[in-house]
Amino acid sequence: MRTTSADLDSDLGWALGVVFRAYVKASRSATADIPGGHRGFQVLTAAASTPPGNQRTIAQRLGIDRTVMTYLLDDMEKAGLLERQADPADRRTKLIVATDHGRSALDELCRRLNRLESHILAGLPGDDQAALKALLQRLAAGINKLDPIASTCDVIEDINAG
Amino acid sequence: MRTTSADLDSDLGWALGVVFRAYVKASRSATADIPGGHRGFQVLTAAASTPPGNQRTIAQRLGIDRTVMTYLLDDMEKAGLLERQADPADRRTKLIVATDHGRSALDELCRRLNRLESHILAGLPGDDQAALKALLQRLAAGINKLDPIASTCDVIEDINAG
DNA sequence: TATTGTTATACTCTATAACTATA
DNA sequence: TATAGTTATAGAGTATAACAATA
Repeated sequence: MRTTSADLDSDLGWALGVVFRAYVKASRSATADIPGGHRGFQVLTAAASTPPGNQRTIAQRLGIDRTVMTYLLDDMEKAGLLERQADPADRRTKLIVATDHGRSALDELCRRLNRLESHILAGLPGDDQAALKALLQRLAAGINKLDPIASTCDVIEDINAG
Repeated sequence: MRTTSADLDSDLGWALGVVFRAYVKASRSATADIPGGHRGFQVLTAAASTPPGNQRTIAQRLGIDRTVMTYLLDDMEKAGLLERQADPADRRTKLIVATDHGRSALDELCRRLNRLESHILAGLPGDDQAALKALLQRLAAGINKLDPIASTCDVIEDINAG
């Protein structure tokens, strides 16, 4: 009577969870010297990119609640990693830009996390590692381009109706 | 002087996070009628497999703390989805087995989550969807085969030393 | 002595709501 | 009226430590 397989090994959610948790756990120590761990690293990466984004833009891209973003930026600003700058175009928003100290810290973090990526992916042969990264990044870019909240809610409606 | 790229789009952690969050968010409504959401589904899947596992085995495989597992199983047992059974081989452990009600609920959940997978992966062409799933599952199987905690700690030591 | 599972507690992370200031 | 950001509060989720039963 079973119409669908009930095997954990074939469940996308399980596989995603295992790999994601492995990444988060492994990155914990590599990012221990900045606030927010691996998310602090992502915020710092966004802060070092041009043109600078405001809090809402970065929070949305990284899947961080705007209230959480406030606290995280407070800690990172105190640590001298980035600054909130006034946006000449809109006085409500604050542009997030990395300091020189933040940029050099980012250099070191990038090196550590690149090594970490290699370890995480070490279970696959080299060609497959590149293929997996490319596929994940294309998929993530597609998901992130949509309005994150509205799109998934629509999907859910479809699924539970159909 | 930048030796490594600082682009979010090329960061594995970012891509993993975006896809994983999209999955969790979309599965929230699909698994709303069982305790624990998408993790409850995974526990139920494990409970329906043979031979049955004990709490520790399942918790380790699913990345759930053993104390959290106790509460989750309490709720799922109250909902009549599974049972704790005495293990004749070791009277300390309890085997987790799905009830008939749990198995039929699992059938319906599998159907919903299969549809949901299709939606999540819709940003990629069909061939790439299959390739991504296969790669993720191979990688997850490799990561999960190792002792989850010890292995990642060793990795971290290597990375921070090297 | 080590392990499985339970319980109580404390902690972290996240979300909700109310507020200010700008648009 | 709507939006960006802040703050305080409450809530969910998670981890820590102590315990009983068993190996």
